[in-house]
Amino acid sequence: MSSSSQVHRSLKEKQRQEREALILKVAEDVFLERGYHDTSMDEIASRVGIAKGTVYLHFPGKDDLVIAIFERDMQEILRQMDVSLDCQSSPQSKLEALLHFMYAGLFSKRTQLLSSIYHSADMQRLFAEKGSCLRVLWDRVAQRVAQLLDEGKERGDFDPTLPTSIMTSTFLSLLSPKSYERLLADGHFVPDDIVTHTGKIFFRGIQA
Amino acid sequence: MSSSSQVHRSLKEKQRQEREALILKVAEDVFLERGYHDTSMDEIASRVGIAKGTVYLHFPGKDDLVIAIFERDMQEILRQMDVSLDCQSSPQSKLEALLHFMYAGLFSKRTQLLSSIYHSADMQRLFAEKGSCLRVLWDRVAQRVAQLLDEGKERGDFDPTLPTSIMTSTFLSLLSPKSYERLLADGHFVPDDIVTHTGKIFFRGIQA
Amino acid sequence: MSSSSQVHRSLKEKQRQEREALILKVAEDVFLERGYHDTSMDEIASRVGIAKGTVYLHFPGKDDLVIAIFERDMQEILRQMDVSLDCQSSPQSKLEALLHFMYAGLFSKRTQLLSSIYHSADMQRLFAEKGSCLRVLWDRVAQRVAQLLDEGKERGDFDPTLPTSIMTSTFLSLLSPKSYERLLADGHFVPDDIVTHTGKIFFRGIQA
Amino acid sequence: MSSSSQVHRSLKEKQRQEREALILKVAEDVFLERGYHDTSMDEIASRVGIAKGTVYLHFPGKDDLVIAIFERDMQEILRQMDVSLDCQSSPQSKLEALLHFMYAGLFSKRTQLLSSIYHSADMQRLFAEKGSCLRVLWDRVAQRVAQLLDEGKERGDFDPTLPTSIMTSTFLSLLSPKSYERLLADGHFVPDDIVTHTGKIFFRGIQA
DNA sequence: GATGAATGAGAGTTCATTCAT
DNA sequence: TATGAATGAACTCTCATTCAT
Repeated sequence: MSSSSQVHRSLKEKQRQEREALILKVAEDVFLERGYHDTSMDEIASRVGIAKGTVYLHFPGKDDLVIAIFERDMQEILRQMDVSLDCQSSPQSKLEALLHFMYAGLFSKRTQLLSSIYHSADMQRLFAEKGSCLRVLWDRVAQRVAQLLDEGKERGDFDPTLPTSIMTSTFLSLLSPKSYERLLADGHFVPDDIVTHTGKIFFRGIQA
Repeated sequence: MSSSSQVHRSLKEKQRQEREALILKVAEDVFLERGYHDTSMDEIASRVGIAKGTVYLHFPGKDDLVIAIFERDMQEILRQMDVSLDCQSSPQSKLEALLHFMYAGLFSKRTQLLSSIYHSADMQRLFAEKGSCLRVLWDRVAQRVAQLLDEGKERGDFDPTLPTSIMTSTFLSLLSPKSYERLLADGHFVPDDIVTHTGKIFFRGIQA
Repeated sequence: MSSSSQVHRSLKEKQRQEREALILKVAEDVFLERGYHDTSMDEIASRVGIAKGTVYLHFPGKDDLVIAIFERDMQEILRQMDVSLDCQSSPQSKLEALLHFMYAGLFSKRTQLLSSIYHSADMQRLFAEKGSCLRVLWDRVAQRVAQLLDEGKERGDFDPTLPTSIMTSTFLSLLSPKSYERLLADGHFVPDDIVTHTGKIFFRGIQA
Repeated sequence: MSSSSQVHRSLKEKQRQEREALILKVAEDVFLERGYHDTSMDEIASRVGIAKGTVYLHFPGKDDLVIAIFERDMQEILRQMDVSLDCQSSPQSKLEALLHFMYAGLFSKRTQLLSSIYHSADMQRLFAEKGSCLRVLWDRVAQRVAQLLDEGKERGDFDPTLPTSIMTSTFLSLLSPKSYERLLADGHFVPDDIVTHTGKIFFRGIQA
């Protein structure tokens, strides 16, 4: 009986997490389509197929939804960076892999939201108040990029006269989602082409 | 009397335009501080020192304020590009001048707003509905950059194997306001340094 | 087996009533602390240590909780009046005993809730709809007080020219919980003092 | 022109104050009928004949409406006390006048609201947060009553062995609106009778 | 019987926009 | 022309109540 109840518990818990993930996914979509302010909790709930109040059982407010999305995505990026670190040998190939993951891979849609959140002025205030951990996550991402760049410098791959912080920052803003979208819309390129070319510019730009 | 009335007219008209410019300037400031949605028409009006209704005599809605700001800034950029075209000789130095104008010069604050507007999802819808002319302006900017890049290619300065559209898009997203701000906040750099280094990466990246 | 099941039944029933009493007691506390509207069913349930739904197995709604509390307290008052009737000899000493019971005794906290419920406008509607029996109980209390006053009149203790109904009503509103609390907070008096003095004013006021 | 504009101003201001008073009056009515929590801002607004938003131009929130009502009524009571002080000679007749004003006069309906507000547990918290000035006003009322009672004591009218604070508190809770209503509903008395009789009990109770 | 996740009506509040003055 | 009081749609969030497990 104890075992059965435990199974039951974990089933409930699993369903709960699945739903929570579903809410996040839907919220992400709607935020991307309509923007944060033009998205109502009603819209999110009805798209998920649940009642408005149910969303509040998972997230205490609209703010927290964005923050949760941001956090989840950052974690995913960090995870992916670990994967890249293992699969690739040189710092450059690791960074290239990251670039593809974020802009050409399955993550590209999320990158858009991340970027639009990260750039809008109103979200900044929100993060200042509630998203203390996000800063940490973001810094961790930036740090890993910086580490890779430093490694590359030491190996003599990258130009040691360029400040690492500026290289990092340039890397992280290499592709703005909008320009990217525009290029895709033109129809001359597939995602991988764009990322490859952009990466080429960057790595030639920083090479020793 | 006809002359007097005409003078009167033109005086009124001048005052009107001055006020319109003032509203735009103030709106720009507040949008940057608070973000679009967290800025109320009341706040803008009271900062300008006029009544809320008066703002509506100049701009039909809050949306149109953003669009007008965007448009004004784009015109300014286009004007500045013409200046650069005249003052500088090589395509690269022209593009460098543009980079400095937008990120290190007086225009850098506006660039921030432009960028945050351009990236946020809710503004996209707005532009789709109302800002048909903005697309044209933006395309004109992109075209001039592309022209300069093509010129550079023809002169043998830039790598002809890189697609111009990708070079253009990379150029236009070189500096995201947030990374830029972050770098400045660190205190290791002055604006000019950042832009110079970033430009260096870009131009080495695209050189023949 | 019939006997065993009966025992089982009555045990269950006893537990049920104990829990019902516990719910009432907790609800009373919370209503006093937070007020009716600022108290959620969740709070009550979690303070009792049961699930929200379980409260609804005992009381059909939040309203009914208040009514049940009111009813229970009225019954308690009626019971106490019977006790007073037996223990004391003169009508005055009986009324004095009642006064102490309600304001200085263990019942004083309940008197507060009773009073705040009785006076608030929203509870009136509730009573009008659901609490038909409460009127009866309240009237019975008032009647007994009136009886004691009439007895006193007949004995020549109380002024026969004062209408009994007005004496009754004055007696019942002698101490409002707030004034009472205020006096206690001042620190000059203990509950018994306050009640004694107030009683003195009343009984001198009505004496023949 | 200055004069005309001034007149215009004062007209506007007068209209504004009239409307504000109307809102207060209507809110008072509705709060009395439905209670604070069961009254919606919509209901108040629509009864006044204005839009919901307009109410917020006069009062920053629902809370503030109650507080404003309370404050207004307290001021009115204080004003009336001054009138009584002038018109009547003895402390007792002054207190009697006050009693009639609050329970038998035009103010009796307001006394009900005042009382129901004053006694409900949720309003207490509200006052603790926002209504700091109300405490002051209430204390001033209590003080004046206490003064009159002290005067009476000095003149040898009232019993000097009774603590003034208890006499004050008894005076202020002499008539609870509910008992009062009940007595009226019975149909045996007119308001003046009730107040007269109740006063009689009180003053005989405290006489020297 | 007991649970607590799900519901959804309804609350207070904001603010872009209008229009009588 | 300039004003700012008035509007009311739309928002986020709460919580009494229900019901499948």
